[in-house]
Amino acid sequence: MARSGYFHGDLRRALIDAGIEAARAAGPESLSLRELARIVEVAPSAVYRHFESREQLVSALVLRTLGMVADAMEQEIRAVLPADGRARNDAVLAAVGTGYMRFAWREPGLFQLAFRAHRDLDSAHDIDARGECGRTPYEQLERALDALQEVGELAAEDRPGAEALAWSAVHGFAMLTVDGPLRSFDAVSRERLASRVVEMVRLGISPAAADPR
Amino acid sequence: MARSGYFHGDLRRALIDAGIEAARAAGPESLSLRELARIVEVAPSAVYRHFESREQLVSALVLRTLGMVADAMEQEIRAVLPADGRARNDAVLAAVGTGYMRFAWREPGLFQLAFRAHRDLDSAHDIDARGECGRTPYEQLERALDALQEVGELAAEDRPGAEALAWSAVHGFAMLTVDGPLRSFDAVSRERLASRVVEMVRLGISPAAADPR
DNA sequence: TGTACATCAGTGAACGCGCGTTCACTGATGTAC
DNA sequence: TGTACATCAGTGAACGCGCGTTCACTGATGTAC
Repeated sequence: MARSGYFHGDLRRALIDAGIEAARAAGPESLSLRELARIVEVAPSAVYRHFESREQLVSALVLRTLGMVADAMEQEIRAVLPADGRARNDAVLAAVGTGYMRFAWREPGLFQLAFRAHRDLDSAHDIDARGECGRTPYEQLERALDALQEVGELAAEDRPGAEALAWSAVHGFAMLTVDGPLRSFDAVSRERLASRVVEMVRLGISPAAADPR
Repeated sequence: MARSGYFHGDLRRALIDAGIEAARAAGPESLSLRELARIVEVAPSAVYRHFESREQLVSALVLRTLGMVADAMEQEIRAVLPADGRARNDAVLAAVGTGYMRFAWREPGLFQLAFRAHRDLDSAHDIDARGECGRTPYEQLERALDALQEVGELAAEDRPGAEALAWSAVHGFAMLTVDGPLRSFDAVSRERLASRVVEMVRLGISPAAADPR
């Protein structure tokens, strides 16, 4: 932000900061190259010194946002008390899901930026989609399931697909409550249902263990 | 489509048909009032004889699409063999979810039209969002859960929230696989995982029954 | 220590585009007499 | 059966808008000598 007259200093970073702020306030639809240039008080054409196109700018924003999601999960995991082995692994998996959903509620605009219209971007496993914790959201989920498996709470045969099941339930509830048809839920019932969602995931990923008929 | 020179005949219906076709081909982002007018070969201003604004046109399209989703579910339910009581109720619930997901894969553009950006429209329970079967997608889900409850397979205390749980899992998997980060799944693994999703729902809506620890 | 120069981040004007919406109009239709 | 007239679905030109992108430019910076 320390602009010395003609030169900006760190325009790339400033544009990304402005983009995050804009998406936070009004969602990803509102992201226009010209508006961000206006916010940063720079000519629209200056943007092209740092990004090839509008699309590249948005990609950078998506990556940054995914990192923020990973960090939110990390923080939720840290809040899990270091209890004894088995219960702890369940709690960590729950924290991963809860962190995801709470991020969606706290930052609806950014959540939509991160996960809506991935069409252009193949970023789910992209190297730069990491937060300060050094991981992507998907890796957080993988690690939680790894831990469950190592302790023998998740059978090896149930592991393939477990990521997709867990992600689906949590993502669906987040989407429906953030700006979908279930958005009228208040915070309390949202939290209550969210814990049933993670419970459902826990049961669903190892069906044989839970339901031996 | 039977245009008699100056007058169109049924412009309102023609615009909706064109809108469905356009959303089917290119998703809801591509829906512009001018483009639909172009397709129907009518001046843009003529649209205002039938819709107050672009937004109203889109709302009409969303309602029609929700009806199509309900019909797709209905068809899936009809395909369930009339087996004996208990198993049948499970199969109907599964059919509701499967119908939803298969619609998403068959008509990705329409699926997104139906469920993305509900911000403006409060249509989840809207009276016109019914298909030829006379029901909304949400009502289909409610009926399946009603049936389960009547037979005693779903405890009354577990019922509140069951809709949200089921919808979340199925909606999340649909979203992630249609145009989200899991869109690279092929049709076979998609189907296989979809059946694990409905299984997860079945376990998740009555956790006490499934997991008596 | 001072000067010439290459570098390159930022400027500003212009491009063409498609959009939603408005308004005074036109011309088929069907009804009243 | 024919004519006058109200109705109202469609026209076409125009509005202002904001967008992404281009291009020749300008002017600070830092390095080489």
